[in-house]
Amino acid sequence: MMETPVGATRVLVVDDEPSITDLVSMALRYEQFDVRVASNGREAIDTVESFSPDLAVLDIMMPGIDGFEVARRLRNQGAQLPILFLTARDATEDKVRGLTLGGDDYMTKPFSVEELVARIRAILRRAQPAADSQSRLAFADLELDEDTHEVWRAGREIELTATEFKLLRYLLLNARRVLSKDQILDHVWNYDFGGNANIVETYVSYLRRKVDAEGAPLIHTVRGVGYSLRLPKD
Amino acid sequence: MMETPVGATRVLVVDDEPSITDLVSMALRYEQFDVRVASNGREAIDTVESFSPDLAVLDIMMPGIDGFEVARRLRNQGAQLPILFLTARDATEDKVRGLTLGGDDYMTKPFSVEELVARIRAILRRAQPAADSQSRLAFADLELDEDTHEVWRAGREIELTATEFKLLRYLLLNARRVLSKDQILDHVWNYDFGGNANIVETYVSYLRRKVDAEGAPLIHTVRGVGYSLRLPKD
DNA sequence: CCGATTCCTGAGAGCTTCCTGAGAATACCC
DNA sequence: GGGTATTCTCAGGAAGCTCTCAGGAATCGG
Repeated sequence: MMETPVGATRVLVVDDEPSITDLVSMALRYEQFDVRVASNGREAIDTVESFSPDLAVLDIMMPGIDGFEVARRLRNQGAQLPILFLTARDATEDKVRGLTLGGDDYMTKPFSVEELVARIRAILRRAQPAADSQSRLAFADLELDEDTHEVWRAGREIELTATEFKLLRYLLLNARRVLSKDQILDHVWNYDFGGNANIVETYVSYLRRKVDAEGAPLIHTVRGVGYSLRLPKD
Repeated sequence: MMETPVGATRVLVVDDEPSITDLVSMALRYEQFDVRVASNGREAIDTVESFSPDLAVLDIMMPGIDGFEVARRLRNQGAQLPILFLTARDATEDKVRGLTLGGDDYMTKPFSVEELVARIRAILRRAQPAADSQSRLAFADLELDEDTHEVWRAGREIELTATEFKLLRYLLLNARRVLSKDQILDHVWNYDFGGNANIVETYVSYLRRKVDAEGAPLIHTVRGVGYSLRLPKD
């Protein structure tokens, strides 16, 4: 049975679709967060009192009290709670922009779970700047800044697209480990991506062109298994 | 009769095909797991309550309540249960991807039993991230890292293909034990492999060329019985 | 010592996996 | 709204790997 570490960061996840709360809570528990779930606004407000989370993931479109209203009431109660809003890609997206104050953020569905976790960590980093301002990932002479989205190889900056960045980030988080194409697909692409795994090959190809253009190749194919970020054997 | 050790890890195996549950439960019992079998969703949900497994192996395509639904209901009961989904290589494979985040994983049929066990252990390792290098297998001066897929003999790295790696892994897991060609075939190759057992000889030959190229031979033939990984007699 | 059995290994066919260019579809930005 | 950047699909080709086959070597029993 998975134990939640004492003193872990508490996150409240609120959505009326069980598939979303399942997905998100699973991912966050795996990342060592202490997670509580609510399926509507009323429940959410109650849970905040008893659970006093450090952050809330809040769906906007819910029957009854919607996400905006939940946020407002929490703020009125004096809760200084950063919120990550979830929204469908529609008109309300504009509204969210205006409402994401201070440490807040929002994501449109469908999202990749990897990115969700990344944003949550970014918000928490901002909220507690002193603690671990480790927004830098590095391997060999490759560096990546999660906050500024900058990437360097041997001190020279590299321009990456959003997907390339997410892929490289995932490789860096699992440096030396061999990752299967399915694993990569699961973590880097949105949860509803139905296409085939060839897209991973395509993006690895793009990344190599930029990252391994000069210097020893770091992105390696492990035939029949997957890909791995590591130093060349030679 | 094999005794299940007290305090062994409990695994629930759910599939409507007896051939699959037989295969999987046998393999897992042999690996010292405490196994319980269910042949449909309803049974699975009941068994979780009474048996409280540490992990579930769950077929997706089942009459009645399917695997997805079983997973959701289990989660709703608060069970923080990692799940390994089994699925045919078809359209539903895409769906699984979205759902297998966090600690979960999935495999497509047909699989090799060895890989199934490997994945189960990987999931359990993640759930309890105790020691760091639990992913290392070793015997004599031979070492194998399951995460990075690296293999060393006397500190010198050896390049193996995917099948060679799986074979060596199986030998290492059963070091000193004599394994028959049929056993090896059953564990390393997919369970529906129809070819002849000579392929084991072929791959043992490949392995020897790489692993026993220098240093005392570790891979031994036990004529009429099988193969064994052990130190030379003299 | 001879035949039978088992095992080893080289060679190669064919299959799978991977890479990448080209282009269609889509999102984004001014 | 038009142009640009990005994402994703598709397909051809190359490379690597898997598996089969067959001849020869090693081992065993008598």
